[in-house]
Amino acid sequence: MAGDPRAILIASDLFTGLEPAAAEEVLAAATPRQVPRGAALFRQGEPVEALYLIERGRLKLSQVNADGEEVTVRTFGPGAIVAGVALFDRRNFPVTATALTVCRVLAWPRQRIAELAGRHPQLRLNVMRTIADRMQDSFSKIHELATESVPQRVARALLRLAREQGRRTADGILIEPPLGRQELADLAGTTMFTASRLVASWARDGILAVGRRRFVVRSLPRLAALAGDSSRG
Amino acid sequence: MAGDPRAILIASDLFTGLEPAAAEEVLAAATPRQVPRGAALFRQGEPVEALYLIERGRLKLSQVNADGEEVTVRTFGPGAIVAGVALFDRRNFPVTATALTVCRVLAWPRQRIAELAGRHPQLRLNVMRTIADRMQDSFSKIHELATESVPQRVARALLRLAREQGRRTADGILIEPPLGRQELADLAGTTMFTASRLVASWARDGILAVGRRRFVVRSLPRLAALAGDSSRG
DNA sequence: CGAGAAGTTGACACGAGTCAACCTCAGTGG
DNA sequence: CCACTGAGGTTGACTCGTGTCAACTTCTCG
Repeated sequence: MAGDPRAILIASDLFTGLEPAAAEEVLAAATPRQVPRGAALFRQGEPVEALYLIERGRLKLSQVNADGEEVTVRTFGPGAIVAGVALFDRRNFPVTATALTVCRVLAWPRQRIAELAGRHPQLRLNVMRTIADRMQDSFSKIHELATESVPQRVARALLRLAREQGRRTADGILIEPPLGRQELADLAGTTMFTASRLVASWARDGILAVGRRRFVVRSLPRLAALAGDSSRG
Repeated sequence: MAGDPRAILIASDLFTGLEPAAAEEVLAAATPRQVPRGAALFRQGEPVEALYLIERGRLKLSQVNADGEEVTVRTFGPGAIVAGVALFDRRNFPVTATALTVCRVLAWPRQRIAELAGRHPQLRLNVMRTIADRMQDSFSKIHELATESVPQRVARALLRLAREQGRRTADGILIEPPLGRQELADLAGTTMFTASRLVASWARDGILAVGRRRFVVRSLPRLAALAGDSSRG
């Protein structure tokens, strides 16, 4: 009866262009799964077993190397498709997916989604499109890391968070799932200390209001300027 | 009659698992194209028109931002599939492909390759697999940029070049297409000056022999050590 | 042989990481 | 209601890696 959550799902990229009946069929084939905060949906190196669609909550994809250094590749919110590779190749995850908040995801086993994709070309196309998007994201990230300064990257991370999951309040845009300095630092590829200094200085300038695991963007344009075309500082 | 070049092509990732007849059919559908050194096969922002397979020579994929800063994402040699996205979506290139040496590539127009992929599922699978590989490469690159020092990255770039396109000589492994300091720097995401200093010092240590647009790796293990687990320097 | 591309080297500045000491809240249990 | 505790955050001092710029050398090609 509660058609709402279902409607939200059907609006996801996974179902664009799919006929309602087909969308229903695909949706029916999924099994829901709950991921507690801090738990992993899957881990780097594990074989890809399923395709996931985020229903609620937020996930981060990160890579760790032998030394244990972690880099957050990016985060995803509701509607995002994760592990698109499931569709077309038996291989291992190159990244780990950790829940930043409690998450509810839909899962389609590899076989099942492959079979569905065979019958609904549009479904395959949709998954491929998201993979192409991820590819482009990766390139942007590479470019950012290689050419931008730490302040730019931190500003950009905040900007993205504000846009993707900000909630308008009287004060400005509140970044919704509480985010610590360390998490922000991971997103931007820097240290907690540097991130802390930066947000403190931006708070002094009135661009942000900050608190414990809390960020409110008071001036999106000024933050964007910091992320974008500033000539070094 | 000259079955040789064709055999090399058929050994490419694009044709693995494909029946000989199908491979021949696909191959026959391609139109060859010559790219002079320094010319672009395609440019960032242009719509994807075709799928390419490198027959001879070497290409680099790079991204430039509004400020004109260029970052080399990676390079590709013979047998590599480029623009795999062509198969499944009408979109624009996120990168520019420039010929590092004179290149000969095979091109399949978007429509044509899509139609072939429809009839030969294995072909589609092969393309998807290379895309997944690229994805993984991108993640590695992100990780490298975020966590490794410049010397590590330069060493790693040389290592990869030596492995992928080195020629054994009496002196050691010669990196084949002549490579300038600037090009090496672009690959590693640093400046020509720093790259120059690094290779000079490694030449002093006997790890490399260097010249103008010329690198010979004299000790692969020592170079690997520099790229890998050195504890800072 | 001239000119320009490619590469070298030194001096310098500065961004950003590291470490240590410290502060300050949000819970918790008495 | 208060004290305790620990996670989360701040700030200063210091160091070092790397980018920047300038001046110079050396090779290559026409």
